[in-house]
Amino acid sequence: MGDIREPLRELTECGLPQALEVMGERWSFMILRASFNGLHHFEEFLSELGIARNILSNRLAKLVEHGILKREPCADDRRKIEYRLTEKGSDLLPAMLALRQWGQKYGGGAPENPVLVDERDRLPIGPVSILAHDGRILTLKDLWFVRPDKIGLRPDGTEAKAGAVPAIGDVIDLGSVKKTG
Amino acid sequence: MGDIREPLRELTECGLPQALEVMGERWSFMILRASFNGLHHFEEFLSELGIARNILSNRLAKLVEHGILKREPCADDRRKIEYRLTEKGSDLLPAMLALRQWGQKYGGGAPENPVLVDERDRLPIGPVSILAHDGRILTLKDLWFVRPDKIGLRPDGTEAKAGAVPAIGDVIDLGSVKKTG
DNA sequence: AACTTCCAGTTTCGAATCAAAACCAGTTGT
DNA sequence: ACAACTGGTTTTGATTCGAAACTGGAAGTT
Repeated sequence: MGDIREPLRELTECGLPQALEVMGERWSFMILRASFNGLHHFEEFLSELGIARNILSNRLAKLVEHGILKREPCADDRRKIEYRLTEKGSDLLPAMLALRQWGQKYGGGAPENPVLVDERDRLPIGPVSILAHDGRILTLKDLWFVRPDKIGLRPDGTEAKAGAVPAIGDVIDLGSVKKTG
Repeated sequence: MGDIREPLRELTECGLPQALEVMGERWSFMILRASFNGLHHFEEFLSELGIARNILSNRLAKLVEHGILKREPCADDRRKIEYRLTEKGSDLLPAMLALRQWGQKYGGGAPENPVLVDERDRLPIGPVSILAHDGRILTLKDLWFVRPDKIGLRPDGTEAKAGAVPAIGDVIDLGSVKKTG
C-alpha cells in the first residue's frame, strides 16, 4: 500500500469535516439524490423518502443555509416552494455517485434499474475515478501526502512540471493510451 | 440541466441507501480517513479524532461488521488490536476524496496542508471525476437515466458500442485529447 | 362568502443515539 | 507483586429522531 501518512494533529485541516458538517447528517444525501432526480417540493421529498416531516423541514433548511439548495416560492402557486440545487449542490454529484457505485458494488447488488448513462451514446458511465494532473487514473498506492513546498519534487531530485488537465467533455483517443507497469 | 429523471418509487433501489447504512453515521468517514492515514489502533483513533470511547468502539465494530475494516489482535503485543482497511474499505477512497475536495472547494478554504499528490511526479491530483465508458470526463448535463433495455440506444436510433475503458495507471497521451464543442 | 383541500411547515412527546466520565479486564514492563 | 497500558463496557444526562397532531396561508369549489 502507498502508506499514505499525513502529519497528524492536523486531521481537522482538510475539507472532510466541513463537508460532513452538512452532508454527514442523516438524510442529507438522500435528499440530494432526490434533488438530482428532479424532485423540488416538500411533499415530493416527503412521500418519496419516507422521512419525518419535521426532520425534512430541518434538513431542507440546513441545506439551504449551507447553499446546497436554494429555496424560492413558486410563481404559479404561491403555496408551493421550490427547492433547487445550486452549483455548490451540483458539485456534490461525484461524491454522491462514488458512494452510490460503492454501495452498488458491495450492497448485495440489486442491479440498478434505471441505469445512469452518458447522454451521448447512452452507454453506462464508468466508475468515479481519481485522476492525476495529466488524466491518468490513480489508485490508492499511487497517492502520497507531501508538504506544500515539496510539490513536484520527485524522490530522485528531478522536478516535474504540470501539464494540461483534460477538460470536461474532452475526447481521449484510446489508441494512445499506453499500458504502464 | 440534463434533467435527470428516474422512475420514482424506486429510489430505494440504488446503492446509496446501502452505502449510507454504514458510512452515513457520524464519525464513519472520519475514522475511514484516519485509517487511510495509517492509524490502526483504538487509542490512536481516540486521541486523533476526539470521539467518545463508546462511540468509537461502536463505530469500529460496525465498520468491521460491514467488512470495511478488519480487526485482528496484534502479534507482538496482545493487548493491542489492529484495525486495517479491507479492499472494500479502500474502495471508498474515491467517495472520500470527492467529499473532501468538495469541502475544500467550498469550506472557506484553509489550504490543505499536506497536499495529496501523485506519487510518480509528486504533483497534486486532479478532481475526482465521473468518466464515460471511453474515459471522457462527464458532467451533470451529460448524464441520463435509461431503462436497462435501452442501454446503448441513441436517440437517433443508431446503436453505440462500448469500447475499452482506460485501466488504472494507463497513460493518456494528452496530445490526442481533442476539444469537443 | 363559506367550505374544503392542499402545501409547507411547527409543536409535542416518546424512543433512539450521542457524549463524558467512571469502571473493568487482560497484558506488559519493572 | 504491582503500576501502567490497551481496548473495551456501563451509567447517566443531553441531543436528535420519528410519528402524529396541529397551524396557517393559498387555491379550488359551490
